Amino acid sequence: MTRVLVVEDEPQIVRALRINLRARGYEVDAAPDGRAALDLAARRHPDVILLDLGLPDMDGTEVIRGLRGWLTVPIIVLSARHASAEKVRALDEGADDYVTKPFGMDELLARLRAAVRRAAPAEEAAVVSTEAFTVDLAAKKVRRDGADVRLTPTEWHILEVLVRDAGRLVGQRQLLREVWGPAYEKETNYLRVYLAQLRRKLEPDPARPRHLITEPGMGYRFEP
Amino acid sequence: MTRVLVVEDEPQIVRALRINLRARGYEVDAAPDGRAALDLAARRHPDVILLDLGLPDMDGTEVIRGLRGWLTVPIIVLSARHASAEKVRALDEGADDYVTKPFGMDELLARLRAAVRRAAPAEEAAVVSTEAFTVDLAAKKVRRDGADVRLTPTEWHILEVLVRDAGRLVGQRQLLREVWGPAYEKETNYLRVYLAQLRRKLEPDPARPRHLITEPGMGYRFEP
DNA sequence: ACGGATCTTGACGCGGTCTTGACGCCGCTA
DNA sequence: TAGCGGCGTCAAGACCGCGTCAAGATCCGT
Repeated sequence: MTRVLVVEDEPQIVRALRINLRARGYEVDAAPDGRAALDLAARRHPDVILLDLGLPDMDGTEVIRGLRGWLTVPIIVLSARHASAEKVRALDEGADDYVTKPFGMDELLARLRAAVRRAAPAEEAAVVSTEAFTVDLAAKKVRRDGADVRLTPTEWHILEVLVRDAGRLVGQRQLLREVWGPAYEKETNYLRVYLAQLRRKLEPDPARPRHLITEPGMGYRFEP
Repeated sequence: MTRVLVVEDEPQIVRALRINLRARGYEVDAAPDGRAALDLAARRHPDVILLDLGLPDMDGTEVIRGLRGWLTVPIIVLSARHASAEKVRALDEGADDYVTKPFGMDELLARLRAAVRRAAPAEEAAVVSTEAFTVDLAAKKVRRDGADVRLTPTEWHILEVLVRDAGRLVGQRQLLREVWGPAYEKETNYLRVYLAQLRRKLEPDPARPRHLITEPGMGYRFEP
């Protein structure tokens, strides 16, 4: 299911969007200000973000900057400002689209579909195998010795990030950002705990990992 | 250089777009109708397409359908129609964005930049090779004789700086600053220790280095 | 409201990494 | 030729990061 994060301070608009999006089968989170937006973006991992520029606590382009750099999901800006300078700034800051209020709901939904469609084709080659286990990115499943392995949401998310960049080193900072959000960049002990759990569940010999490898001082690497 | 295909039958608009795009360093092809558009799209491999919906020979959505399916480059639709049904149709047909005429040139250019940026995750394989070993900057990996070489964070950091400026001399001061920080600009003995370790791990004959070369009194140089 | 699963947090020991100092060699210069 | 500065080498101790474990906090569905 596609998850949408709505960042908007006017309750009426939030309500209208929530109803329309829910009716089309989207899952909806809502944030009334920039702080909550950054927080929810990290915790809920939306597939697309609808962002109002007129927030009470911070400037809209600031929010965009705060999201970009660690998030690549599409950002569609909603704004009452028609000034083209405003549009140019938002788009160059990293927004994917800019819709002026008042907007037509059907047009907004169409632009949202277009944005999601563009970002979607990551569902290729969704199966990565090793001698010990098999990861299916699309189905979100891991098989080992012919049986499904049960992973917690966080465990899965870490594994997903590592497998997506198979063979490449993923810095601990990057890993923490993508899984827990930018505020957790220093909590390296989280990684130690969860990598240990993943190894216990996936590696034939957890003490001597062959696929989930630690590069001391730098990060972790998934080796197919 | 980014190549733009402009599909538009009004010569004035074509001319305005061509001038503005050329001035920004884009390469411009122009097609006056749908047939020419499909032809040029195939022959010239544009990076982005600006498509007017009001073409003389075929309907705009037909052109989109004709392009999609074998082309994945961003399509930005230009149209005089403000009707939202029209926008929805174009976007669902595969267009990436929809701009209504008359449009502001700076806004159009911003949307074009956004479209190109999205489609551009072209990660160049940052791999540098020598006769003795291979350095993969992206994966943070070093291979030698078919086996991975284990480097410590500091070792890797030094090698990275040297390889990034392959063939060029890197002053010891610069090297110390980039790896240890400005406060360590005088600790040249660090370099001696670590360069020796790197040579021991990478050079066929560490006593007579062929790739990690010392320029006495000045700095170090990586020779591919 | 309850119970189980999941996430957070802290402490500890160990191994590897970094830092630091000493020594000898070489090339340059006086 | 003697002195000097820069470089390579080595080894030892300090230090840091990792794996591990377990207890508390929190979330979730029943």
